[in-house]
Amino acid sequence: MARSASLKAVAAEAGVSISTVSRAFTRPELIGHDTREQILAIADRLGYHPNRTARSLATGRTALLAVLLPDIANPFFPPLVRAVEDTAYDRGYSVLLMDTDEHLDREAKLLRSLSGQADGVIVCSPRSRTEALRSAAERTPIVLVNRTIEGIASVSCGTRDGVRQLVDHLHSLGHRDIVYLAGPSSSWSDRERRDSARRQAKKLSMRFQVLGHYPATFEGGVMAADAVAASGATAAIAFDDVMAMGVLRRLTERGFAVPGQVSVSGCDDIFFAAMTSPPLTSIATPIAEAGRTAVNLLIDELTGASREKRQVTLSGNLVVRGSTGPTPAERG
Amino acid sequence: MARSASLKAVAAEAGVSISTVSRAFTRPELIGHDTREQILAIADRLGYHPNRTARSLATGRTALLAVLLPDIANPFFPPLVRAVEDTAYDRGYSVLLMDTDEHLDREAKLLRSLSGQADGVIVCSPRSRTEALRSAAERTPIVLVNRTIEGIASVSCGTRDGVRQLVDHLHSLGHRDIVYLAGPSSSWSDRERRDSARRQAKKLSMRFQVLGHYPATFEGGVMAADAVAASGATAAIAFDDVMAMGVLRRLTERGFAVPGQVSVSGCDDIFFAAMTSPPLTSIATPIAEAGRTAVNLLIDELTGASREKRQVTLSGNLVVRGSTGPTPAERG
DNA sequence: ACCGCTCGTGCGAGCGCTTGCATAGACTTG
DNA sequence: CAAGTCTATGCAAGCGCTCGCACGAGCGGT
Repeated sequence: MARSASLKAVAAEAGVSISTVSRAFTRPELIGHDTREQILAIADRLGYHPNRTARSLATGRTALLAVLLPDIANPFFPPLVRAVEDTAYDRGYSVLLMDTDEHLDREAKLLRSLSGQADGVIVCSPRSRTEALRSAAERTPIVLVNRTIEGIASVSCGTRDGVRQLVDHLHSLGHRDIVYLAGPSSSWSDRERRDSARRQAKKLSMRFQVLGHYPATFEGGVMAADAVAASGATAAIAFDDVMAMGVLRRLTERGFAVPGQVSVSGCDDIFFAAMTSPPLTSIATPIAEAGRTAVNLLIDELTGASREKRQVTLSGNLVVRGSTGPTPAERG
Repeated sequence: MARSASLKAVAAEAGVSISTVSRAFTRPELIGHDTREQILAIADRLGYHPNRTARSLATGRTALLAVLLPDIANPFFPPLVRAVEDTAYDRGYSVLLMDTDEHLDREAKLLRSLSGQADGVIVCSPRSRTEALRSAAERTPIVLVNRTIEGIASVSCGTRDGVRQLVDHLHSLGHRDIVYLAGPSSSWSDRERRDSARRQAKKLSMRFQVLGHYPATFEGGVMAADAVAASGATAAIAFDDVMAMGVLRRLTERGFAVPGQVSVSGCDDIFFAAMTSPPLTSIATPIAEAGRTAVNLLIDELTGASREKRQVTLSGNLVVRGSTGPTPAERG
């Protein structure tokens, strides 16, 4: 592959110095109008594109943002990445994707070696050690997603409100005995959801149990379903949608009517939540907005537009679909 | 953010020239054993990490692979990207994600500006113009996924075999009247699936109709479902799983038993296919393997390990689940 | 003792771009 | 009209690294 035209080539062709050509692109206001026009025309004719690498070396900025996440195949992430990519593109950055494959050591390594590679990092890592993140943050600007650490910028999708709405919703349907199906024990989100559900249930004098922890997978949900059936509760709140889908499946399989006998709900409102049968009641996490916010926070910090380490919390809302309904008693 | 230690710093500390330090990392065999040990120790102590940008500028290679795709949020892509990322990582490359947002112009622009930015590109772009790709391929090594163009390397997930298996499967269940629900008219995969289904149906003397085109979305499937119901066929093959899920939903909603009255099947075997009710019979596209292969093809070309432009076709297999079953007559 | 080797190391010229500083001309201004 | 302002351009020093080449030391063979 032949290297493409360089500044030098364009300069030679235009009969000006390379600085002038360089400025024609990066500081147009410093250049005479005619000169600029001519240079642009020639550059275009020669198919010139600035060499990003060289520019990076000279400026010390790569125009790259890294996104660090455990597994892009987890359905929660693609919408996030999508929003990040879009926003980054609009602001002149490209996105470096780093899948840690759930390996903490690989993550730590990436985080360390990343210093020169990207201007900043968006870290979605529910698991990794606080200390590792803190020390990485000293070398590279970081924005955390769905996790907060003192002194590091972050944007989180709070589900406190959404869960409260959900419990209210169940209560209004006549439910008085509900269970929460806990996800991974190390997850911050899980704790938040559990606590919020418990609090609201207590406030409404509902019977409330926690089952689990279960893995946040379809199989985890399948396992949890049996416990739900045994619990006698009339409604189950699963840690997330994928788990809820497992619950749905297993309950249906065992002959339980959903929502006729048991109401089921999830959290995150992933793409497929609307596609289950019955469609899943869930809590819509504003994940795309989180992505956008994360990028903006990061770039603002990078460009010095804002020095403060902001911690943003977005909140999700209940999305009622067919998997929650009146209790058997209520529909009597 | 302070710049991290440079070669120069390490060299000074070790009392050797920077070339020696450089070689200690990149050409260890050229360096005296003791010198090297000492250098590595010092580098480690100083927290030295080679500056990728500078290295790129000097070598002309970025160690970056770009992945160009229409929309990462499309559930077909994440497993692909995952595999690409993994394989690339193992071979020392990072992945640049470029979401074209289905905009052809943006895609063309990215493709053009990408020359210096990445060493090679993996293009998943069912839509973009052949000419645009061909001309991009002249400047940057490219591997196409699920698309073939003469003279450009590619890896495709053929569904010909899988579709044939599917039709056989339906035939063996007693179906004699089936429909194919066509996806986007410009899609190469659609044509392949349609043709393969038609051919095999004809061979088995089944009645065969094509309905559509429909958008390859859940809503598209919902629309298609009504046509399926009206068609009188006993089995429907949807262009892809997402569409099949729409069909499933709408049929169930209208009181059709699946697979009791109508069998439904999809294609791609996305993550969620196993989670519908009934779980969806589908054709497993070896998408992860495609990702791996694409990366290997690309890197081999980059490193000169292989000069030829290979066109690999992988083939998918039928995955039978609950959404297909005997015809009413058969089970009668 | 000399030659020619190999081996480990240093030198220095880039890679393509940005940017602070210098400069030349054109244009004010008292 | 000399002195002072601008404005548009050029010069050249990097940015941190790689790599071809040169070099000196140590070695065995003659």
